[in-house]
Amino acid sequence: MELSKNYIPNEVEAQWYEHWMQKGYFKSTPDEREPYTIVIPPPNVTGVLHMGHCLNNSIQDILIRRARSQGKNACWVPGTDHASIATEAKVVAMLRERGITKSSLSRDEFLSYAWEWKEKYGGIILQQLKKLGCSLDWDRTSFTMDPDYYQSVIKVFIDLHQKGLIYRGKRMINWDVRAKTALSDEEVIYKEVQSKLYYVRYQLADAEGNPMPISAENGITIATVRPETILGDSAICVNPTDERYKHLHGKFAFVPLINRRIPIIADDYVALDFGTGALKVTPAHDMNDYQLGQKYQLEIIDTMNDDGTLSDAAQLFIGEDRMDVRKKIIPQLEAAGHLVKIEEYTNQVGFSERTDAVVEPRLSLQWWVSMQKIAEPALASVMEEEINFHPAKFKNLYRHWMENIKDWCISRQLWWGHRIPAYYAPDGSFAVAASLEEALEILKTNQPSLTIADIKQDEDCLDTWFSSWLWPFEVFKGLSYPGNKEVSYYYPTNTLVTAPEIIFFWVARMIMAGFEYKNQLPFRDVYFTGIVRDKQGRKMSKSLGNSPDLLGLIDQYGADAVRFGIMIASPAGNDILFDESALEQGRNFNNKLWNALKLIKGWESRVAVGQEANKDLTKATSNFSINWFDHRLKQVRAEVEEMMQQFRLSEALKTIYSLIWDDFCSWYLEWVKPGFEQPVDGEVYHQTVAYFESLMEILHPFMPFITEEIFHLLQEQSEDLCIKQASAIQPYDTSILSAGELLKKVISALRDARNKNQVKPKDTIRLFIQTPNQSSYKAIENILKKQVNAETISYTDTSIAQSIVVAVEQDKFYLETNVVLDETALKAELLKDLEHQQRFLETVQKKLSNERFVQNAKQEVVDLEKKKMADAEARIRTIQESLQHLSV
RNA sequence: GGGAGCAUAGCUCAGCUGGUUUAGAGCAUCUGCCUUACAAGCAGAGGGUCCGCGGUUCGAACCCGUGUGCUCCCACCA
Repeated sequence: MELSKNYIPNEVEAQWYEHWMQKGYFKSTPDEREPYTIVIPPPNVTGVLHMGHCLNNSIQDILIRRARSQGKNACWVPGTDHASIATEAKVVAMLRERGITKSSLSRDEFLSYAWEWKEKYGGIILQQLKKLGCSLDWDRTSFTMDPDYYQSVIKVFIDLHQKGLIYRGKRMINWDVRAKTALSDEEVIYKEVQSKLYYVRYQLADAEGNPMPISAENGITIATVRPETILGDSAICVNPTDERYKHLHGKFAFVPLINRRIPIIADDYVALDFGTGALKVTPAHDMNDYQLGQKYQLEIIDTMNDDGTLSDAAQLFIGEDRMDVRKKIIPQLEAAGHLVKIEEYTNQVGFSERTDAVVEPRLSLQWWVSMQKIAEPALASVMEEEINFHPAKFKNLYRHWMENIKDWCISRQLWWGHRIPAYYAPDGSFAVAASLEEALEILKTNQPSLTIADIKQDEDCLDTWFSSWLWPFEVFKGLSYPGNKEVSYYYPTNTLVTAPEIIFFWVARMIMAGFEYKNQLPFRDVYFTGIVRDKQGRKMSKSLGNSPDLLGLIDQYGADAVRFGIMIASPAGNDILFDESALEQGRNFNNKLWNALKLIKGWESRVAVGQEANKDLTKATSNFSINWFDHRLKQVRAEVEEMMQQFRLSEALKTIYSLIWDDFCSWYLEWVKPGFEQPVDGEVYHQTVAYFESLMEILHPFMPFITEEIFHLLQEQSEDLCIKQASAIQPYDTSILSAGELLKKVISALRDARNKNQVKPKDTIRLFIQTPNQSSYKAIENILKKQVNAETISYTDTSIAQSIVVAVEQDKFYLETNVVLDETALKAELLKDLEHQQRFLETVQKKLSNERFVQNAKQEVVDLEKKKMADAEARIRTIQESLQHLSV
């Protein structure tokens, strides 16, 4: 069979994915094996695959494929999140393009459009994961609004309400004026913004309680960045110790333009040194002002509608957007003599995570979850390391948040999502129940005359995270069918792979839900990925246009190369700077593997047995190489095993990469490779194929497609690599490994000497070795000969004149060539080396002459220093001898 | 304002229990090679004030203190 010049991933990848699917390798059902379970962090149903998903899912696939090869029952559950606010925003935008406004639709009409959208686009991201090679059990695909899942969310709401952990309350919340919904604190992103600080003078009241004519003496000046909220002011507050305002305590001022009379109060909340030291208090539109309002029983004047326009209560600018009013009110204030000055000011402003609208603090009636109690076991499980975070630094962050946890606002004024199961009677009383009928029964106990027609369900939906916190058990229907076989087997899951950004949104809450509803942690390990950034370290975003087209990259480089590129430099918790050159490296690696395959396939027809095989390579040479690589493989297997257990995935991949490229291709294959069209020793051939298979097995979790392809091209296989069970970890012999290392070192040193003396690659040398252990070189003579292009190798007791001298450890090597040596250059080189060695020797001698070192240091350390000294002395002698031989 | 983390080659990062030939890898750079697996390659090489300062120790990239600079999280003064 003719193999192509380069590896071409596209067709190969699609074919293997199809094959694995047909064979059902990714399917999992409970059995007697130990389970290994991962639930995917469900991407938004409207999402498309981006770099973050690529990293996240590559990691999960690596873990799952590895578990599968280790005899575990690997189960990776796919699915999507309904993402209420994000999806609703997309559907609204889609409808707008078709000329339909949300407000013109009924709830049911809107929802049918939304479902239509979901059916059409909802699966895209899952299809894209297949291209990446993700071995998910597709039969288990879940959605947070599946009927059973929906019912479980409602069940949890009712249960928490019955336990007194869910309540309805009027509070100051973050209001998204674009989506017209409440947001939780976590959904608000604070950004630094260049604002203006307006100084506005309010008139004071005279003895009769009427406004005095406006002037500096008859006024009190406040500073604000939101002058439009002036219309909702209920008081002015100063610090009680502030001498400037002591005479005004208990007096009154007037709201500019509308002349509403408001009291001047004193509270030490107000800072003396900010602005003018006088604060306008607007209880309906500021978190802190609300607190003050409560404390002093101030009037709450809500001057804003749900869309951010001013309400009737504002008296002026009714129906105009608050941002427009901010601009328009200034000239009016100025005209009336209220404006004192305007300063440039930098402050933090909250924006909606989903719609990017400026968030307005607003007083409203919402549903809340009381968090303190359910947070306790969740905090303990992480602190006591029942659940392990990787990297562990995120424990601190988690603890801080959990110890200061606030109640969770779970109602959203949206239609797409789980509708709050609260039902209201006309008098405002309500019941929380699974259905209208059940709610009616409850309400009837107090109001017997009520009928179905009288009661109405809450219009609002639940926060998306109120459903996704059930994900780890509800994908196994752990709440809809408690105690079922699946959830008993798969739960708790093993590893969660997610971004630290959602540690509070999701990770913490899943842990809480796990303890509250399963009495058990949801997963044992949490692997936090970093954020994928561009080369310059910027976050990837649509507006910067620095977000690469992932499917395009997979087309161009192949999925294996993309996985390699993203994994090679991404330790847990570190941001990764994405650079296409890493993908090139991945593609080159594919190609390297492909070429090694071509070499070995070329030997297939030239396998020789018996004497014929011994003509070119001696048995000893083959044995040395085979033996060395055998132990090297065992060593790396053990190292990789340990790294994987510690979730050091990047390092594991680097180790495997170097094992394949350097040890296998550059050293081993070069050592055993027969000459052009020469026969290959049978044992060498069979061992090499076996080694290559082992390498594919170790690499497979990282690069599943090419490894499977090569595995099958190497020889006829009875099974697929995808489900092949990994070889056991075995002990390895370090003396063989160090013999290999010495050989490599000698070869490199000799090649370097050739290079430095301008000996052309084609020019042969005659090599003389001066060593006390001739026998150790006998086995590797042929390797050495080939690797340094020596025509002869002989042993000597004395130095060889007119040769290049190289010292490795305590052995000396003399290279005799037909090339005329440049003795001046040679001498300079030797002198430079001599100086270096002497300096090194000094540091070692200094160390060894320090009595306290010899007394205190461990014996091995002292022995090592002694060996360093002996080696350095030997090298210095060699150099000095060589210098004597020179004629310059 | 509170907290956490980071600083090692041009770039990205390892360096785990303080000692492993005067600090390692990949990428990039330079030199020489189209050597019948591979130029998407091969063989080599150069490149470091381990952020500064002070301390502990026989010994510090690693431990302690301090300064500087970056990053992130939380809270937020209108």
